[in-house]
Amino acid sequence: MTSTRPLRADAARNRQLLLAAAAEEFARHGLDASIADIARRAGVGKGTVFRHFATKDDLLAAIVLDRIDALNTAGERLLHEADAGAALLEFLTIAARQRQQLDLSFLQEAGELNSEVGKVRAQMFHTVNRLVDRARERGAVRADIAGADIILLMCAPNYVASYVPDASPDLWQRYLAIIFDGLRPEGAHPLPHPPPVAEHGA
Amino acid sequence: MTSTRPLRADAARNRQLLLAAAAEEFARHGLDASIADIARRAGVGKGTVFRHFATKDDLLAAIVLDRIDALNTAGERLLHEADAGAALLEFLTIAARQRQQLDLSFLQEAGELNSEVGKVRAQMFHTVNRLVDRARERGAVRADIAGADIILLMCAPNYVASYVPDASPDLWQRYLAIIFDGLRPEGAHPLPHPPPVAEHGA
Amino acid sequence: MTSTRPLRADAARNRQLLLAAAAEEFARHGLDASIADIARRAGVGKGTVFRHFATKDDLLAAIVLDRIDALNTAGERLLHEADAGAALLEFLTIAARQRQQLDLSFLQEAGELNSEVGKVRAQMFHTVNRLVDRARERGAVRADIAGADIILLMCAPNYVASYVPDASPDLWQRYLAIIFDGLRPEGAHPLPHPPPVAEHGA
Amino acid sequence: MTSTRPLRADAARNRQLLLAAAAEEFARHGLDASIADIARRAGVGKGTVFRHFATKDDLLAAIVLDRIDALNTAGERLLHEADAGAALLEFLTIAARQRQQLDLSFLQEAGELNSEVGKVRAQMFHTVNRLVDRARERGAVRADIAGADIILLMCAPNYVASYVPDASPDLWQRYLAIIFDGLRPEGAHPLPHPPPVAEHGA
DNA sequence: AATGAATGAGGCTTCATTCAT
DNA sequence: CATGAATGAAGCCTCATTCAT
Repeated sequence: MTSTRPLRADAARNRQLLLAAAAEEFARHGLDASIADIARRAGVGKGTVFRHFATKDDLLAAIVLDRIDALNTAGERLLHEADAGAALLEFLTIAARQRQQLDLSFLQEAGELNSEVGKVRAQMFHTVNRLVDRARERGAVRADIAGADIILLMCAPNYVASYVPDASPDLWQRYLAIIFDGLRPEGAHPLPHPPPVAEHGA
Repeated sequence: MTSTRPLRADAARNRQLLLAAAAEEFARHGLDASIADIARRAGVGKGTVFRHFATKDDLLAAIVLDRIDALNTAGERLLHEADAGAALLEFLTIAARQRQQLDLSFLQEAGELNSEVGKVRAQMFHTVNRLVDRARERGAVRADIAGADIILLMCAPNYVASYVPDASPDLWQRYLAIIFDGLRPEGAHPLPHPPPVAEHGA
Repeated sequence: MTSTRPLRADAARNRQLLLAAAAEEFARHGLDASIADIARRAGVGKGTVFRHFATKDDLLAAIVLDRIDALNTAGERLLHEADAGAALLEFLTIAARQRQQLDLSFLQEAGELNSEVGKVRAQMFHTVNRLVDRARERGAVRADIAGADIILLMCAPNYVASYVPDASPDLWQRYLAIIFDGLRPEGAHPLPHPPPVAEHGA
Repeated sequence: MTSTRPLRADAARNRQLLLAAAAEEFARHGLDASIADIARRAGVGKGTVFRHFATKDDLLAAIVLDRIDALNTAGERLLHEADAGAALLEFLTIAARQRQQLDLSFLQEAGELNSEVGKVRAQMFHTVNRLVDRARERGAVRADIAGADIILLMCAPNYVASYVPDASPDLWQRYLAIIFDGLRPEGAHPLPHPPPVAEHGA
């Protein structure tokens, strides 16, 4: 992402190993994942972690950046889909499938991480807002839904499914469907609370 | 925990202070809350914490036990309400309001905790199942919803709201309403995945 | 020094053990002395070091504070001696003897340490200035010597002697005598550089 | 070190760059100077440092060797000066000026370094002894001064001056003058301790 | 019964040194 | 030869838990 110069072959390989290992460990243990475990899982020495990511937070930031970037790309593409409602559902599906691989819900605690992350996150907010606007205009979702609601609800299916110890890896699909049904205009009841205003986590 | 003999008056008071302090600290810092902080907040020495709760996990278990017990009591009462749909919604509202005070979502990581906890949790499952069965029979919720779904979705509103940094303390109401709308028969679309089978966390 | 409440007997003992051990280790290895070694030498666990001194720097500050305090006490007393020249020499002798036990020359690198330390150091500067003023007025030292010179030269005898591997522990006396002879008016040649102005290390 | 064969041109240049960079870094940070910083300052890779100097200590030894060699050269020359007292003072001035550029006082901690260093150091001792002998014979310094005293006192002016944070770079001149006055016969008082016998550091 | 001192495992990070490229 | 990636020992510090007072 920072694109200084092409990494040496082995270094590039280790970087990928590290990102994968870190994703896995963070997913399992949240922010408490230990550098030692990440290094072990990646099959490298502890010091190598720090060569690639100066700090534990930097490592986390790199992972998050990748994920949000991918979402942004997908979101931009879906803006050009004909069926706005299907596009929004597709976006949520992609987000959930990604999150299935790495639950970043713990990021809530993580404050700002990184200005780079802040930037892509802002981009994502913008994209989601546009996806929601389109869907609302076509009547694909209820009128009282805001973009911020979608961003918040985006993580819920995985969260819910994660409480089941040995669940099917696709269980989140069930809860995404339920929640999406709640977003449709058909059986909508008035909402007792306005949407939140602005900033929030990943 | 196993209720051997009635505690001395001051000991009982300390126990309550500790539970309250621990709840607050766990809510703020998740599993990383430190025993030292809990002791300080309760106004007792660190040693006293361990006199009452042999282990940090035991302390956590005691808190969870309290919460689930309260839910069970509320659930039993609601089983006798006339409007089964309203009863279910009320139950979810109570659960969310409680969780608003102490977010236990981190418990996911906490494994089994305690056999005592397992017991009351099983009770709660049973109660919720009955609440859901009644609501389904009256057509207050869609036919393809299981008790397990409700238990899982129970935590979602708080989880979702918690992502907003300085949110209104009642923001969860918005998301509970949306999710509950998704549970209604009116706009239900078929679900792409069956409900989970059995065990799961708090 | 901070006098919060009387320490428990064993804690007080450990504090003293730690100060002594730390002094020894700092003397041997400078700022690079390791907490582990200090703990080992004191016969306590590593954690105990941090219970007494929240930080390595705090430990250092505590030691330095003790030393400077002792010098201040001695200095105040010597201000009332009849022979001002002898009083100054005596002060330097006390300082050197103390430093013989713990070379703090590495403190130069140590920046500010602590506001407490800053305070007693300022006191010491004041006291030394008065000692020097008196000596100068009586003609016991040359006219072109400032208080700051004495403070700087104070550490030189030990420093010089420290370069001799297995020296007599009193070797510093030789160099203190030589340097003090250089401070006398008798064979004084004009100095090629004015005294420094203000702040400096311990 | 052992001068096997003439270095290739670029290798020789790197060696000089490294020595200069290392001198600067050691001067700033003492023994804690990092190889990475030295390499960066020299504009070479870390590996190159180790190609030239097998070990951090070897690098240090090479620097020290250079310095002592320079002193030896100057000393030999000064042996032929007419005014033996002025020659000794000049030697101390040269030594102090050199040390002003690179404070090696931390070398005290550095143990033996190297047999090569031992050799040139022994040479220096010899030279200094002869300089002192001449000065003593002419009555330029007091009778009770030994060569070893001069070697020890040689470092004192810089050491003393180094305690002043933002001092004039020539402050050492002041303290060299004072100390040298202490070496003169004019106001000499009997010394309370004999000179040390033999070996000592750089 | 309560306290808080002591402990030591474990976490993050730095850095001299080795080695593949 | 030069480079910089990899390594792992070692350093500081935190904290759950034990135990003397």
